[in-house]
Amino acid sequence: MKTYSITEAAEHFNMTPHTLRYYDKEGLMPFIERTSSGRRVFKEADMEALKIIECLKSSGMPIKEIKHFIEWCSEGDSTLQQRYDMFLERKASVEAQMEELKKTMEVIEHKCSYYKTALDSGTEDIHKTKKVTGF
Amino acid sequence: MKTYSITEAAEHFNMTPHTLRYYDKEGLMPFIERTSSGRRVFKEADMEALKIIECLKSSGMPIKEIKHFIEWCSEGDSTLQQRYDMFLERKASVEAQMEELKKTMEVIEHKCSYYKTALDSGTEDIHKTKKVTGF
DNA sequence: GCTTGACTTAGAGTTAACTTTAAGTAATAT
DNA sequence: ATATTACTTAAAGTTAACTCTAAGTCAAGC
Repeated sequence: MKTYSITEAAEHFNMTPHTLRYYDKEGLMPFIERTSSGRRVFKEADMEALKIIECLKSSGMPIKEIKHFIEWCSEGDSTLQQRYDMFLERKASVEAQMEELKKTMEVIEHKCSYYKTALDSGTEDIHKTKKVTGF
Repeated sequence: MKTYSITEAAEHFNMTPHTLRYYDKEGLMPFIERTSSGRRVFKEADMEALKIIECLKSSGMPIKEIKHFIEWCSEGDSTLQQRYDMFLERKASVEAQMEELKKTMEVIEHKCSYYKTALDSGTEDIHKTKKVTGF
């Protein structure tokens, strides 16, 4: 079975070995095994767990809460409901973020055309004078 | 013309007066006028500027860069191109964030159905045994 | 006239998520 | 055998964006 060193794992997720050690220290990776000399060995299952950690992180979840999820995972079936609820919450949160970004995008696009018009006429004053063509 | 106290302005944007003073201190609001006793007076134009500041902030722009934009605004037409370019950049950044969120959403939705299935069968093992019905 | 509450300032403190440092061990390359 | 590189730990430092504290001013209500 393929395994990864900390550097390989870090490269795979576009982060530094430092960050992976930090995650481990914060309790996000209690499952990682070590070689006899103490080095971390990342297995496929660990890479899969890292993928979920990354996903939760990009959904805006703080590391301390991700840690709770990891703990639930090692507690087995008794925490299935919590874990399901957590992902439903994440889903709602990401949906809200998407909505927020849409609103932000509307304002930005408005400003893009505002500055396009200003640039074409050479001055921002075009938006104050509201020139009417044809007179 | 309607004006707002710092508390009214803060409420309007769902932040605290502290935060508005912090923005002012960081150079985001060089346009704010004061009463004879030194209190900030927020005019309609200031509220409009705050709306843009909020928009840039939700697009992920750090306060120091927003400050540059504010400086460009007071430099007049000579900075129109920079400001236009900046909003184009913001647009690209928000589009990228939306893409990222979409990918995150896919993983989350997958996990939602994973845990739904597990809950229905009472155990997470259902995903390991890959039970085939009909045999 | 005095209290209350909103405002002012400068500056210190907080929090999250790294990021760096220092000091050391282990495995690999020449 | 030695130099380089990858790894280990504990702990301090960094950064952004607030957030709070202390000490004080000012205007309105009773």
